[in-house]
Amino acid sequence: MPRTEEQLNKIRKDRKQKIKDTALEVFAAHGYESASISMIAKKAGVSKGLMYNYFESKEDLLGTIMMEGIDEMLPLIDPDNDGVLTKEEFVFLIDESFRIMKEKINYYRLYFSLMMQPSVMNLFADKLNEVAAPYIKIFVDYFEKKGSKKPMLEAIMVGALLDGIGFNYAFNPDTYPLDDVVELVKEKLV
Amino acid sequence: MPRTEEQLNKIRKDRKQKIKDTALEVFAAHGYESASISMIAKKAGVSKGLMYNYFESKEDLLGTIMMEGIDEMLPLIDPDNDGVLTKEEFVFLIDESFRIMKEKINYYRLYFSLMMQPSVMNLFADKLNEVAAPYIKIFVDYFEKKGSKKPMLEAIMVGALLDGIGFNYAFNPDTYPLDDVVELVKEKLV
Amino acid sequence: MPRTEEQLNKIRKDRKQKIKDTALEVFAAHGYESASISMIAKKAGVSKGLMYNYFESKEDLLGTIMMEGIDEMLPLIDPDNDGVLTKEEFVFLIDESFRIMKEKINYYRLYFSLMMQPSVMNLFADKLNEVAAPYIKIFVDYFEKKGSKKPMLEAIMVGALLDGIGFNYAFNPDTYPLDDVVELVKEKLV
Amino acid sequence: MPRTEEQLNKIRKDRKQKIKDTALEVFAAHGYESASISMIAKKAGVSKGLMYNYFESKEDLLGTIMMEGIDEMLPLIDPDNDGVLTKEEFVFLIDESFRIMKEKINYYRLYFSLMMQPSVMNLFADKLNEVAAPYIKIFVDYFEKKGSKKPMLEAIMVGALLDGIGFNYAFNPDTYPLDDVVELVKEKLV
DNA sequence: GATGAATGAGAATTCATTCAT
DNA sequence: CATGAATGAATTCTCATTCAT
Repeated sequence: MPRTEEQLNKIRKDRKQKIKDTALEVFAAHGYESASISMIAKKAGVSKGLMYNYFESKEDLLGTIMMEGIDEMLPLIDPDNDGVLTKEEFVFLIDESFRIMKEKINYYRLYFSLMMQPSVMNLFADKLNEVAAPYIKIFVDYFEKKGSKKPMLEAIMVGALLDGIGFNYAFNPDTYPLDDVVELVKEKLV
Repeated sequence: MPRTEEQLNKIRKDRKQKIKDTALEVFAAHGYESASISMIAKKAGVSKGLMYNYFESKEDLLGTIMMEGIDEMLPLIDPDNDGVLTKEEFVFLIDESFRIMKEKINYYRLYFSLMMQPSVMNLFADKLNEVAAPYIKIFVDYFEKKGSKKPMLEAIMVGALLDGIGFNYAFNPDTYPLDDVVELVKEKLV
Repeated sequence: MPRTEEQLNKIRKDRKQKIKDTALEVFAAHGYESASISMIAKKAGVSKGLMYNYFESKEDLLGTIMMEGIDEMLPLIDPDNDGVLTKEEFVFLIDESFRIMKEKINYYRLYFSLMMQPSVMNLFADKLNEVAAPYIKIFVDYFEKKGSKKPMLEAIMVGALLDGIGFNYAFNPDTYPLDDVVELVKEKLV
Repeated sequence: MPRTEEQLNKIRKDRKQKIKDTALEVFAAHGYESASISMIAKKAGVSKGLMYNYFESKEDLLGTIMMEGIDEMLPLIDPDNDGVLTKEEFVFLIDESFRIMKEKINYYRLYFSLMMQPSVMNLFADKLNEVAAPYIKIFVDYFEKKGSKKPMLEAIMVGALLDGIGFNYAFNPDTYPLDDVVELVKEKLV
């Protein structure tokens, strides 16, 4: 009995996901350039040729992974946020951010490893801004409410702090005292 | 008549420097893997072959650049530091760090772009630690003196903050308000 | 529809054999160092890249060819030999040796051309010894039985004689009177 | 005081000899293709450029070495030989041949390593024949005198034997029992 | 759809040779 | 004459991508 259309779709979907997951792993571990399609195909248990059935090119594979990674981070920002963040919400936002980071450490490694290459990052600039902008806005609002004189600058600084912690953690996830640092950050900021 | 030893030394020194400068630029702009020896040679105005007269391999070229970059950063740390940092010294250290960063922005781009690749970074881990360790020590001392309960954690957090600012600045040197952020950091920390 | 495992095996086997055959020819004609992968690929009618689908490196290609060549020579030695060689067996051994040499002239050319390079030959020393040792043993036994005072030395001398004939024949296969010389050798030795 | 013409000539001659000696050593040890001009220049203590002052090309250097090597072997053959070789003269010829071989082992290694490459050997074919021909003639004469039915074939066989001994010795000069083998050869032949 | 053999452009590297000094 | 910096063609090898089956 031939497979139904539905079954085929599920197979396709699962396999595509498997390829993306594997590619992310390999990209994160070796860097985008050093990772080869062969390596990914073998690790994902599919043929090289099949990769091109699902993705137009290595660059497309990278693009899809990065775009989806960004998309997954978007809902993190409170959609009901009315611009007036309470302390509790602020703390929650930070906690969530680092929870996601731990969970999606490979995404972060990939982003960090590519951010210095304008030729690559330009492709994702707009999308990344979609994630960063609301963050900045929330931080600005928060510091404004707290009566800060330079809320934008404070927001930028906090952004840098969170990036820095993420970078250090991504560089050395095994020994970095992420949770303790995050606690300290919250203490300082609220 | 052959050139004098002195002439040769000058030629060699100049050429080698020219190659290193160009390579750093290209590495920083495209990433180590994506940058090709051809690209660097062309930009430096020398033949591909000559590159190998001065450096054993692409990896050796990278290594030399990174090592020298680190060496240039070492003297930044006050060698007479007795472990008791005054506010003024602390501020000076931060100022110096960012002054160097602006001046050596390409080094930072290169470091940041390579840090997620363990296979590369392990080669420089020891040397990098030579730079980072005194920083951490100074920060710890400083926060201890200030009566902090968790001086180590605070030092780690400040390290992350500085890294984050550097990363953001390196990502977008043209529009990042580095000076203002640094001012704010100093305000907050002292 | 993908090819069956069987089809693939046949393709791989055939192609690999074609490459080995061509490479042996080219190595034997130009010498290992002077023969280029391009040259072999073109002559074999495949792309350069494909060479590396079948052999890890030029050295691996050489190694495979030499090892297989040696393996083909091993069965030549009478496996039932009980150490007591009759005249007839001795003559047969010599005949066989030169029959193989004529058939596998390119192998011999390759071996002779590489034997003066210790860096290469060391890789095959053990394997070559597997071929040479039984020969020597048989010769020693034979001369012992004949009542020779210095059977080992006679064996070494005969070995040199056979090598020399092979070398001269390989050097000039078109005009060397191999068969006549072999006849004379047999006459002298038995 | 400037050097006299004569002194200059001597310097030139000595240096040229030094280069040839070194090149022979390096060629014999690594093989012609694998030996580089740089390697030879450094080992000879001269600059790369100077090499081309004395030899037109790497091939010319090889050619000169091989030609001179052959020339040195020519006088070995008894110039007064009237075609009637006594046993004593025959034995002396063989002794001399192997004495030269021991002394000039590097020449032999070089010849043996190149003989399978027609593109190289054709350049020296005529010259080599000048050496080989009188040998063959002498051997033929000798065996004729001894009443052999096939003196030419015997001469060819003896030639092969001597070549084979040389080849084996050159392959492994440290452990090959050259002297004993030579003694045995003389015993058998006279 | 699925496979992996096959391609070819391009990368790093080597080295004989040239030439300004 | 002498030097070694400089060149460029050739070499080995890699890998994203294509395509016959």
